[in-house]
Amino acid sequence: MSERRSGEGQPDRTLALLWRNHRQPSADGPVRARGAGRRPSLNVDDVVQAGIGLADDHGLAAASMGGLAKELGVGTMTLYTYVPSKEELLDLMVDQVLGERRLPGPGEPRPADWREQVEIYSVETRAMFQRHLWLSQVSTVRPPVGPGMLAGREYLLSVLLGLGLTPVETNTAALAITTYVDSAAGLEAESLLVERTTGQSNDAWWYERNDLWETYFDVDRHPAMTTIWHANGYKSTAHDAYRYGLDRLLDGIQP
Amino acid sequence: MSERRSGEGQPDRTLALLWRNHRQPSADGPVRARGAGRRPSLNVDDVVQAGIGLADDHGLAAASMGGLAKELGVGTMTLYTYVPSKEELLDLMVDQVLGERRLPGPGEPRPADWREQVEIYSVETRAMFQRHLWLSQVSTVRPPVGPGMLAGREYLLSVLLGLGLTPVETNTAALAITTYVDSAAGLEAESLLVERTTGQSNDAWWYERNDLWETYFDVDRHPAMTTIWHANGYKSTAHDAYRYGLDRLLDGIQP
DNA sequence: TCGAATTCTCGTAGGGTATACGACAATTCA
DNA sequence: TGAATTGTCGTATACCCTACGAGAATTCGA
Repeated sequence: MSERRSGEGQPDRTLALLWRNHRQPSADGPVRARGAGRRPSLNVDDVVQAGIGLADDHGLAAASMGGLAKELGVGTMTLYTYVPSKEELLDLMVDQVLGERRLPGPGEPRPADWREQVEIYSVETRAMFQRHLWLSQVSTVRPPVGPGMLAGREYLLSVLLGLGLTPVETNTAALAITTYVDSAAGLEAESLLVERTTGQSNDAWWYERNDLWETYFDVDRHPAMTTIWHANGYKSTAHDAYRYGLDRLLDGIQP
Repeated sequence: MSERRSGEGQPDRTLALLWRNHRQPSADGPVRARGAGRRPSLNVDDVVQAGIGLADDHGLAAASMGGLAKELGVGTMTLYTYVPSKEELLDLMVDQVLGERRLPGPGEPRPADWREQVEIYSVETRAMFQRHLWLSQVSTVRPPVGPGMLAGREYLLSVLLGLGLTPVETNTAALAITTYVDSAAGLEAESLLVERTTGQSNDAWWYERNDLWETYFDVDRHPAMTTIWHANGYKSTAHDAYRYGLDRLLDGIQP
């Protein structure tokens, strides 16, 4: 009885949109064959940029088709001439910001040390999440296969190819690093996002739950937590844990 | 001009609900003082279990207040006498399934090797995500502070306390491990969920996007990906990367 | 035995979401 | 000067959460 939905209707159209600014010169037809018909008042980039702007400023929910149309001064349904669906629009927004990361391309200068090269990936990815907190709310299991996503994969693989691992090991290591970095950066962004949208800091949130320790917490059932608490062990932050884990991971990768 | 919303209205009521089956004997009033008034036709556990069941079988969207009410044979608004809001209900559902993990408590037998003890956490957490794929759609940055969540933290800290690290290091290591394991298990579940709800396997999804390689992919811009591809390096899976990363992390923690 | 107090039930209404359909407007070309 | 083409967008449908308030059921005190 499960719903049978097609997910994305037209992969070819979505690909064409994702790569709209990277047309291969080999394409036989001219870039744009304007003929008869009413002139469009917008273009795809307008819609994508407006979506990113609204999501940045007022949250992903504000980037609804209706809100977007109001922002652009057109009717809601007008957007559907530029973008097949909300889902595809989100793909375009995500690939756009993935492509904003300043990662050295093939032939461009980069640090000699491979760990510093990984650090570039880490810093740029985290900065991207900080600029666009809504990214943390978007699933990455079927990412947009556009120029932005491919540039990220290409860069990390190019870094690890210099280590002399086998091809399979290289790919495995790249997967492990992206998973770790992207997940941690996403969690950090999500935390900030929650603080912003609820108007309540995480500290205030915990303070509100003081009753937990006074009324419900059972020391006998939680001896380890109690020990860490009394030894002042809770000083470490999520960011400490991130650095620690990434360093361990890179230690293990280094041949 | 950002919305000022309180997030959760009554932390004390939410705590009481989360710990409803773990009342401390020190509470002065009797456990339940039934007096005047109409008798309830349900209880909180009924609602929570129905929510989990619907989300398991038909996805998190099916666990709407309306759908839940239909399932239980009551009016939608009736649910609000048991649960303050949808948000709190989700907290209750999450803490319930967190508590389903079979993690040895204080004093209960466990393997001698600490890495095997971490393995228990990994296996149980991954199994939990597999049973309840919708967990991957729920944010964990402000988790339910109930018995289920606390049991998980307690277990992992108790494992690492035996290693002789400093308290801060112990907490940092525990954070790194939970972040890594929970994120990876969540991604895996999300992948399955997408396959189920779209009715399309990930392989089929990639096959649909064959045009990427034929039409848009530029070998000169992606030499590393091309190299890995020709060397057959893409055989490694997300699960390989997970094991690899976790092992490296544990290597680094071991004193 | 009969209000009063208490607690549970739930219909309605309001404000949000995405998008299928179809009528209409604008533009170019034969 | 039609015909063909393409862009615009109002309306309608089917969901979502939950504030409000009227009514039903139950117990207790007098």
